[in-house]
Amino acid sequence: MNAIKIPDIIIGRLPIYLRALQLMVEENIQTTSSQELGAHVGISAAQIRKDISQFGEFGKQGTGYKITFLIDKLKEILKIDRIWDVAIIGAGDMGRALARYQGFVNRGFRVVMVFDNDKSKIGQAIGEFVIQDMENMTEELKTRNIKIAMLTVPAPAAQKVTDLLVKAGAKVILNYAPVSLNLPEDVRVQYIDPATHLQRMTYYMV
Amino acid sequence: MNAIKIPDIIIGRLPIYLRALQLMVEENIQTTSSQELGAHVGISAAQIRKDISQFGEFGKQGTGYKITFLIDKLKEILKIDRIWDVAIIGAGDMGRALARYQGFVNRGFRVVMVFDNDKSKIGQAIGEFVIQDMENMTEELKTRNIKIAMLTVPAPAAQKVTDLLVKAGAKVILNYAPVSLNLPEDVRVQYIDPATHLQRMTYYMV
DNA sequence: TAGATTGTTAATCGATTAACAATC
DNA sequence: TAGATTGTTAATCGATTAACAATC
Repeated sequence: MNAIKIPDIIIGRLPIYLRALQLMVEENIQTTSSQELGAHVGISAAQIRKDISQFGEFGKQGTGYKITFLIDKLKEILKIDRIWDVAIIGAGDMGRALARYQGFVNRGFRVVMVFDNDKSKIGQAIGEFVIQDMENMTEELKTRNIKIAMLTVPAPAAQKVTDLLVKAGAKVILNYAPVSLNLPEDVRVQYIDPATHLQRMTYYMV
Repeated sequence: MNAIKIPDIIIGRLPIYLRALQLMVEENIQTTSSQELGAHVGISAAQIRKDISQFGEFGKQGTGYKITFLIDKLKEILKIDRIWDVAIIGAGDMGRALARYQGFVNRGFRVVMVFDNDKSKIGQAIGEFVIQDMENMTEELKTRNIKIAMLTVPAPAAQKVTDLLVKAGAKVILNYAPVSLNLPEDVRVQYIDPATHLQRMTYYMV
């Protein structure tokens, strides 16, 4: 369908544009320009125009972009013009925080299950969920056709659990464990590890 | 001191190398090669050698890198051969999870304070901390010379709180709020927003 | 010594920026 | 119409990879 392959670095900027545009809508702004959007997200106007134009001609010379229209297009491109079911694996502090996180609303995701292997946790409630036995994870994910997982298990367990997730058909993993994961080519991962993120900034400290 | 400027993209990979090397140490491995390390983190051997060689000649032809030595060097380069005090701003679910997170040990950071502006939370305990009044934040950060903050306040408050942090002398911010922050040039930020991270992966879903 | 692996150079590949015709 | 701003091309800039002499 897409004639040319879009670089991943461009895909990575689209959610940032989207977030800024949605903020503008909340402020009742109707229209914006690459210049203005760039100022909001700290990216050059030229780059924003180039990025967006990969997918079509969504703007108008002289007037810029109609925000609601651009939002719809970006959502469609990113395939978040729908709601994806997400499973949380690991009901520690981080898993619990994510289970109760309100920030997925209107952004394309909804948590539907929380798993843990700790017998003393299984059956407990977190927010609106009941912690389920990890023994049943593979089966449950398959049955409910869940493709997205947030991984909040301890680091030593992360690779093993990941292998199970892959077997269960997961294609997208948000990994909170501080380890690099080994994955087949068709499974994507993003790493969220506070220490690693901090470590890449301290270099610049005077 | 550094004659040439090192690209940020290289700095960003060093913590990943470091994490993998520390894992190797735990497995009692003494020595590694760019090839082997690359296999662990999913980066080409050539790139790893190039990255590391920006900072000195840390390897030996024929035998590779002595892991403990390389770890020490990387820590020194990243300025995490010390312990940085970190403040958590916002005692919601995410702030609480971070306050109790055990993953900072041995990685260069230690949480020392948690702030919130909710009167009903102030004075409460989270793990080993007592939630402090955000009114006192600027003063406390200055007094204790804290340069690093993890921002876990609601999105609408993030920019305002950030401005306060900057005034208080913060140079590094880990932002969990789903908004782009406006910052002076000498203050660094990394964004940790689960929805944004997921959104950049759904594009590849079939 | 022979094999392995670094550090580095040159070649390639990819991303960003500047500039401007087109046009709203 | 005049001013503004897009989409796109060409130029620049930067990052990655391939290859290999040096050497442990």
